[in-house]
Amino acid sequence: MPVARRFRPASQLVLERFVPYRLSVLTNRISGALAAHYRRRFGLSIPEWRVMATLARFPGLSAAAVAERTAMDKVTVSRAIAGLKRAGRLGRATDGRDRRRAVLTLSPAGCSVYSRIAPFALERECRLLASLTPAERRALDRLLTKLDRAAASLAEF
Amino acid sequence: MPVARRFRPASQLVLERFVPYRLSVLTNRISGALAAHYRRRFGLSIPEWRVMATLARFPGLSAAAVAERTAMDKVTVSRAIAGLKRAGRLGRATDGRDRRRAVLTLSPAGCSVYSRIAPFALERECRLLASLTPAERRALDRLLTKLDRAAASLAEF
DNA sequence: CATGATCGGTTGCAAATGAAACTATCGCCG
DNA sequence: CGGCGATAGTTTCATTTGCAACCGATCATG
Repeated sequence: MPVARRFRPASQLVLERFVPYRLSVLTNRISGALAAHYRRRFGLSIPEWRVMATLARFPGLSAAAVAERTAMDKVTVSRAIAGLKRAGRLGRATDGRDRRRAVLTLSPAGCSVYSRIAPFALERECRLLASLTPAERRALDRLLTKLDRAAASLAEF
Repeated sequence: MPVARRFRPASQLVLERFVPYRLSVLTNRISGALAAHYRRRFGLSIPEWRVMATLARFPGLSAAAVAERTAMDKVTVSRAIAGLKRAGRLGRATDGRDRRRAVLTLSPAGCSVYSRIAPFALERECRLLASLTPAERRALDRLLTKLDRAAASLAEF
């Protein structure tokens, strides 16, 4: 009967098998390809695009809420909002109850841009995932969830 | 009998389920945690650390070869090398056959630093992977390989 | 063996980033 | 009330980044 054994570190570091490294390369490739398109076609940076996507789904969030939801720095979010505002792509109102807080929503122009980008982003994701079997896609989903949780506790210290 | 059907894009973009986004958040968390440690303990940036790991495994590579192997920009590699050189952590010689080319190796001091960091990095990776079952770890390995290939062809256009 | 294309590597510059300081508002407790 | 710590969001500044232009060395071709 096999003995349950704790998972052990590899004995030697081989960069091309090191998971954090592989994740980083993969992510840079994917994000880079998407970002190039957002920029070329709509003059959007990645943070701007993420803020748009978040507001499209949850209109009325505050900047801090967007930052928390997207795991971006609050400064990054602040600048993305400023950029979107400048381009007339979102509206900002002050919350009546708490006047520190901004209530953010996509403007009609913002919605229009978003509705043109979203299908493109989904199509790219689809193309990426099409290289996997359905079982692998389910596994990926599950792994991302578990790893994210593990990474969160890793980061704490 | 089920009909084989092509994988389709999701009908609506939901940021927290969008794979490129999830990968990005996960990677930033992990890399951030590692980078903080490298910097605190040894004053190493991530590119420097990667160059060291590459040279530890393949001594004598040129800067371009390191860049290719790590998928980093050649400018990034050049600066990482300059930093490591300044800190006395690597030696650079000119290739006799092709005098454009630099032959890079870790110095004794560089080896010493590396030998102290590598176990730490591996221990962190291990802690991350410990949250997965052995089958999940195998699946992760496989997925990273497949996705990386898919991403490469995605990036082309 | 001349010369134009190419490659290895560095530098300049403009944009992105993030930590820390700052402003304005809020909630709480005396 | 009054004032003090916490929170929302912006600004500042120093650092990092990456593209593009560049320099010297090499290669390929005639």
